[in-house]
Parts: sequence; structure tokens; C-alpha cells
Amino acid sequence: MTWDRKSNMADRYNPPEIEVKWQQKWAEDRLYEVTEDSKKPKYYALTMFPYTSGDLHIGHWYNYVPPDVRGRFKRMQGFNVLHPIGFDAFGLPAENAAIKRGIHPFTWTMQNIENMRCQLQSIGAIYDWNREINTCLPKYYKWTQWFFLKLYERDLAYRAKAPVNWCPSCQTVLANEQVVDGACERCGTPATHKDLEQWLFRITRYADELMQHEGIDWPERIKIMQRNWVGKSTGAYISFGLDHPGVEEKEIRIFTTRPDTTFGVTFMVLAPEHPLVAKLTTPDRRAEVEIYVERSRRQTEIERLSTEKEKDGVFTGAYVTNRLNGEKVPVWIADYVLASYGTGAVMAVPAHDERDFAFAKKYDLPIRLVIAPPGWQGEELKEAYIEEGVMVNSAQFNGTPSQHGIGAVSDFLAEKGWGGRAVTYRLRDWIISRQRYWGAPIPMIYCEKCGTVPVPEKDLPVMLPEDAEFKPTGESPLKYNEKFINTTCPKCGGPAKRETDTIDGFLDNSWYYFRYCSPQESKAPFDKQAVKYWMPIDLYTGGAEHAVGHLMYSRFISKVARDIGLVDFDEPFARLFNQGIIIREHQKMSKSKGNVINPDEYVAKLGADTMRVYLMFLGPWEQGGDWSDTGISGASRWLNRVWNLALEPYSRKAGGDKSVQEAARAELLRTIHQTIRKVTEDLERLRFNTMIAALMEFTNYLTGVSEARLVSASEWKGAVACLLLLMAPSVPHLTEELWARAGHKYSIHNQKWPEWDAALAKEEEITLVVQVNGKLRDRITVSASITETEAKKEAMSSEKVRVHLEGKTVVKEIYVPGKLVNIVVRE
RNA sequence: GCCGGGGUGGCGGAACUGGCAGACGCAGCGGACUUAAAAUCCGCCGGAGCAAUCCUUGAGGGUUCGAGUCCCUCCCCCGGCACCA
Repeated sequence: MTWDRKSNMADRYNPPEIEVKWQQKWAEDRLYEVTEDSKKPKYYALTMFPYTSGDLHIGHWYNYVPPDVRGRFKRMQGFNVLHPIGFDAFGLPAENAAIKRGIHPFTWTMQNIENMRCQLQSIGAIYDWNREINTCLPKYYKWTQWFFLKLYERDLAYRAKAPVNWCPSCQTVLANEQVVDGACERCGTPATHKDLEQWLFRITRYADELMQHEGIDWPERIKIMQRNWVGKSTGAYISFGLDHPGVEEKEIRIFTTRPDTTFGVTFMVLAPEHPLVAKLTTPDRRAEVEIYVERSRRQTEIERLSTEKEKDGVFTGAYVTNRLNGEKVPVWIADYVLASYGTGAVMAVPAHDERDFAFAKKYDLPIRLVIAPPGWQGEELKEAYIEEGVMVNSAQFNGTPSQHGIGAVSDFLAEKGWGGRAVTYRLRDWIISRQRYWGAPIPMIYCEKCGTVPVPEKDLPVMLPEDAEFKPTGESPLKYNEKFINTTCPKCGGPAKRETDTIDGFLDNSWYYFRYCSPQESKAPFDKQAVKYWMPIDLYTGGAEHAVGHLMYSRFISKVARDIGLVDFDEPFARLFNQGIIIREHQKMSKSKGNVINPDEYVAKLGADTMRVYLMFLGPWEQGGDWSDTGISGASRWLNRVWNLALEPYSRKAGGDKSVQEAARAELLRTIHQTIRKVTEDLERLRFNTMIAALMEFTNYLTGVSEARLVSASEWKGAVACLLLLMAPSVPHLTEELWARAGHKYSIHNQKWPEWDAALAKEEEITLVVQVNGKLRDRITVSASITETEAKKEAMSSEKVRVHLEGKTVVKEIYVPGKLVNIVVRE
């Protein structure tokens, strides 16, 4: 009467009930608390912590479940696993909420954390909540400020007037990474430019090192993105002679990657912001130049960066001398030349540069060919020739191949003192200032007498004042907070003013992974010994969108930490893995589309275990997945089947044939060991989807075993135990419950991970495929130890194969051990 | 434009270093149980064909005994960069 038992309410799989029960028990028993333990190998698995937006969405689950599964797996394998969580709590949305809804950013953030902590707990992960960190608390940001001071000490922090990306709506500076398609990342307003006094970090000093990714296991595309972002170019600086009435500068320096084309220069172009523009412009050109400069300044990123836009510019009236040939060429300004790259000035060689070519055509400037294409007969160019060739019209360099000419011309310039070999980078220094309230105050003081003075370490943290008035304009409340601004100079004791800019949130999260190692440390940002034990991170996971922002800043800060002797490694993230994005019915999930999945509802209905399984099962983790409401029932059904299977009473069928029983036992053992191997290997390779599929297959197989009732009761019990152990990392609550009900020792999560025996996993019989001319004709079951001769003989004797051999001659027989026999025939 | 990643049933996806294409699951269809439905269980499930068999991994070509997998040409989708001199 099986229906009787299954309809019994007490025995039905009830996820919410058992999940809450075990989560409480684990917390009481401090099952997942971790401490440094030199006896065990360590494993630091970190997932990028969430910003405190208020709600955990399905994407968070998708990011957090697989690393937890992997961490649990490593734990069972005997590793001491650190898999912490915390909150990235400073940022603009908190302040926007303050402006819009009159709620203080601190209150807003802490409420969100409260909520998110509960949601995170519902995942059932191995987070050690004693190690939770929160970047907006003074005990954390004290050390963010400390890092600022350390960088200042080493001349890696400086203040400068810099042209910056500016969001007119948020009233704040945007880092390059915060400008997406020319618009503000947060509010979508087109970004403009502005000159402001800013604090910057000299990340460019580490440019070369940041391009190196030696010894770290990172996705190729992220490494490429970082290399492109640093954008190293090798070429030369060249000075052009300047003799202009009323201008003391006697030269203008440019950067080029093609010094071999210098004899082809027919004009020079300066960025509109170039400091010499105003001085050089002749009175007759002034009006036009000023209009152009003003226009480019006002233009948004989008307008200015549009590649579709036709290149335009204006003549300044000034000339410079190309010292290589003594020629005078006109100086123009154009906004296709960027002030922030190289020297903000370029030599224009229209014959060998597409942009210069277009510009020359538009304004009817001369085009002089100096690199001859192969087979060139002196004809005019229809477009710029940017390939290699032989130098012509280049005085003593005529006949030199252009690749060689690059070095030769550079060295000649160096000899003459007119320039020389040079390297430039696309990477700019990191603007750390934010004209905002909700961030760590920059620990700097301005004194009339002593100038810029750093806050002494003993005075840290510089507390963010609680009282703040949030203006709808978005201006920083700190600017108007007299109590905050007015202070005394640490040097002379006289009256002084505090810096009112706050620190970019990217600094908060560029060192948080250190803090997890010793989150309670109060005398330093982290305990050196703890960091020595845990770091570097064995597996860092998160979205690919952080490729050039967070990941570069973290590497930079980590390298600085190394250079001040805090740590002894070069790279913080030994292995990086980017998961994909979860979508729904082929569309991105977004609030505006109203197609977002609320994980809490599914947890309440189907349980966290089901969610965990489904998210892993969707597809390869790195490719993301397509959420479907019906699809999740597959995961739910599977767990129900496991539940029933594990609780079903089992006994061997009486009076069975011994040899049949023995065969069943051997097959069971083989399947168990094959499954252990498959699941272990998939977890090592982060192939969660196929791991779940293997566990489902194993469950299906065990269903058959349970019906056949050929193996002994203890063999059956062992098989179920193995299934539970293999499922434990993925399905922590259900397996714990069934483990307990089976009478095993608590906790399943403290058990050893099963190991496979290759000998036991080996198949005794295999299916050999028989092909004729590469076409499948038959499958034959043979012993795994079959010899080549036997295999070929068996294949030839197959009826289905013979039909295809009639009247033909066998040319060749191909044998792939354990796979196939292919008989090649001819008419 | 340049640099990555991808295109396999109705759908999500499997397929180790070239060797049974479609594992596992969803949806669908048929059946069992039920007064009925849900749940559950069993079976079928790429296309054409009565069948033998043939066709089928974005398109076309090539290498090979054998190609989803390797090479060439092209198309489409996703992500990043985009006047960097």
C-alpha cells in the first residue's frame, strides 16, 4: 500500500520547513565558522560582494550559488574554506534616496543590509557571518582613508586641475568606466566636460605591470580587455620648431607611432584644449578659433566621440617647423585630437593616416607620399596608405623599409635633440574625488600657512558627519557643513579647512578581500599573518562588467600594498571566473519590463535547494542562462524523487539467483564510481550543469535498482548515502535531512567527499560501433578487453554490415580501441 | 571598424584530445491510477518514408577512412573597445 505512505503529510518533502530548521541548527552549531588552521590546506573562494541596493535579485543568486557549491565541495575534500560575504555600502543611490525620499543614506543603507542579509541567509551558503564587512562603517572606512594616506606618502596621490567627465544631472565627476556610451552610467544623462581640482591616484605608474598577467589563471578576454585599456603604444616624441611673436615656447612636442612618416607632415593639429592654442592664434583667426574651442568644450561625450561625425577644425594662423626637412607647416586645431592622450598634439601625415587624410581632403591641405606601397609608380593615393613600405621623399632615409625607419628616425631625432623613442599609454590616472556626501571623506586638510596637510593616522577616521542637508541640486552637503569643514591644521594648529570631496567607492572595494581575512582587526587594515594564510584568492568570481574597473583598481592597490611591504605577492586573484547573465525568455530582466524574478517567492514555494539546482542546471555557468518558470519544476521533481527514493523501505527480493545478484552488485558499484568521477571532475571544472545532469541520471538508475531489489540492503543503503554525499554541496538542506533520517552522523557537510576507484569504474562490456565507409551500420556488444583482431572479426561477421560489403573490396579497416571499427570499401 | 564569445530538436542544453549527434531536463503526445482533476508512475518524442533507408549541428567549400569538433570564405546574434596619433 505505497500510496498510504506517500500521502502521509509528515513524510512529504517540505522544503521551507527543513530549510529553516537546518539553517538555524547550523548557525547554533557554528558549523561554518572558519579560523586559520595550519593543518589544513586553505581555499579562499570569493564572490564579488553586493552593492546595498535593497533587494537580492535572481542575478545575485546566480552569482552566489555556484561558488558556494564549489566551496562546500572543497570543504568536504578537506580544505579550510573561506567564503565570506559583506556589503559594498557607499554610493550614489543611497544619496539619491535621501534627496528623493528624505531618508538619511545611513538609514537607507542599513535597512537594505538588514533585508539583504536575510535574503542571503536563505540561500543556505557557508558564509561565516562573523566575517561580514560593511564598507560604510567607520571601522572599515578608517582603513580606506589610511590607504589614501599611504598612497599620498608615496606620491601616488596628487591634486590637479583635470578635465573630467561630468554628469550635469548628478553634479559629479564620472570616471571613464562610469561613462557608458557617452552617458552617465547611473542616470543616463549625456556626460560633458569640466575642469576641476581633483585628487588622483597615479595608477599609470603601474601601467606596465598591470598589462602583465603572468602566473594568474584568468579568462583570456579579460586579460585582453585590460591590456587594451592600458593601451601601450610605442613610438617617438618629436618636437617641432616654434617661432611665434609673443610666445616664449620654442617648440611643440607631439607623440607618434610612425616617426618613419615624419617627412610627410603637411600640417599639425592641436586639441582644442591644448594650452598653447590661445597664445598661438593670430588676431585674424581669433574669433573663429574661440568659437570652435567653446563648442568642443560644451559638446557631450556622445557628440564629440561620434566616429560618424565629419572631421572638422580651424586654422590658428600659426606655423611650426618640421626640423627634419626645415619645412614650415600650418597649425590647426580639431577635436579629433584628444587633449588627454600623448601631448594633446599630433603631426598630420595625410598620406599615411586615415584621419589626417580625411581632414586634408576637406580643407584642401597637401598630401605628400613618403612610404611607397609595393609596386608604386608615382600615382596619387585614393586613400591613406597605412601599411608598411619603403621610405621615399625622406632625404637620407630614402630606400629604408618603414619598420626599420621607425627606429632609425627616432634615433636620429634623439641625436639631434629633437625627440626620441617614447612609450605612451591610453590609461589615465585614477580620479579618486567625488563631489558627494555618501563616501569616505578624503583625509586632507588645507591650511593657509602650511598648504595641503594630510590628516595624521592617529586622527583617523575622518568621520562623515551625520547631520547633512541634501539639496535637490545634488551638491555635496559637506560643502555647507561648517562643523565639518572647519578644523585645525595638524602642523601649525592654526585654523584650517577640510577637503570636502569623498573617496570613490572603487577604493572601498579594491581592498575588501584583505579585510575578510581579519575583519575585526582594529590596529591595521588587516592582520598580516591572517592575510599571509588566506591570500591570494584561489577563486574570484563575478561579472565580466568589472573587467577594467574594479579588477584593475584592485590589482593596483594590491601592488601598492606589496610595495609598502604589507603583503608579499604580486596578484590578489590567482584564478578569475566570470559567470554569465541570467535572462528570461530571451530578454534581459529589468524593472521597466516588469519581468524580474523575485527569488524570495520561489524560496517560499519551492525551497532554496530547488532554486540552487535549477540555477546550476540552466546551462554552462559562464554563458548565463534563460530562466523559465516551467523549467524549474524539473529541479523540484528531481528533489522530490530523491526524497521518496531515500525514504522508501528497501529489502532484497527473497530467493534470488546468486549470479544475477552478483552482476547487479557489480553494476551498481561501477555506476557509483563512474558517478563520483563525473561529479568530482565537473565540480573541479566548474561545470555545474552537467554535474546536476549526472546526479539526475544516477537517481534514475537507482530507481531501477530499487525496483529490481537484487542488491543487499546494506549495498542499497551505501548507494543512497553516496548519492546524498555527492548532492550535499548542491542541495545542502535536503541532504542534511535525509542524512539524519538515515541515521548517519551529523553533519553531512562534515563528511569526507567520496573518492572513486578507477578499477571499479571500468566498464566490462562496451558497445563497439561498426561503420562502413564512415557510416554507422551496426553496434555490437563486446568485452572491454577485446583485441583488435577479434574486434575486426566480430565486425565483419555482423549481418547488417555484410549487406554493405557485398560485391565490394575491402580497402582498409580502422580500429579505434573501445570505440569503433570502420571498414573502408571500394566498388 | 577592431577584439572576444556564440549559432545543435518545439525550448534550455549534452557530446573527453576528430569516432554512436541530441545526455539531462522542460514542453508536447499516449497510457496507468482516480468518480474527476492535480500530483505521481510507465511509454513515445529531430525531419522525410509503409519500410529498407535517406537527410540533419547558421550557409558554402576543403582536409580526413570518419567533421558539431580542424582549415578557408561568408551570414547572423551577444559582449567589449571605438578618432588613442
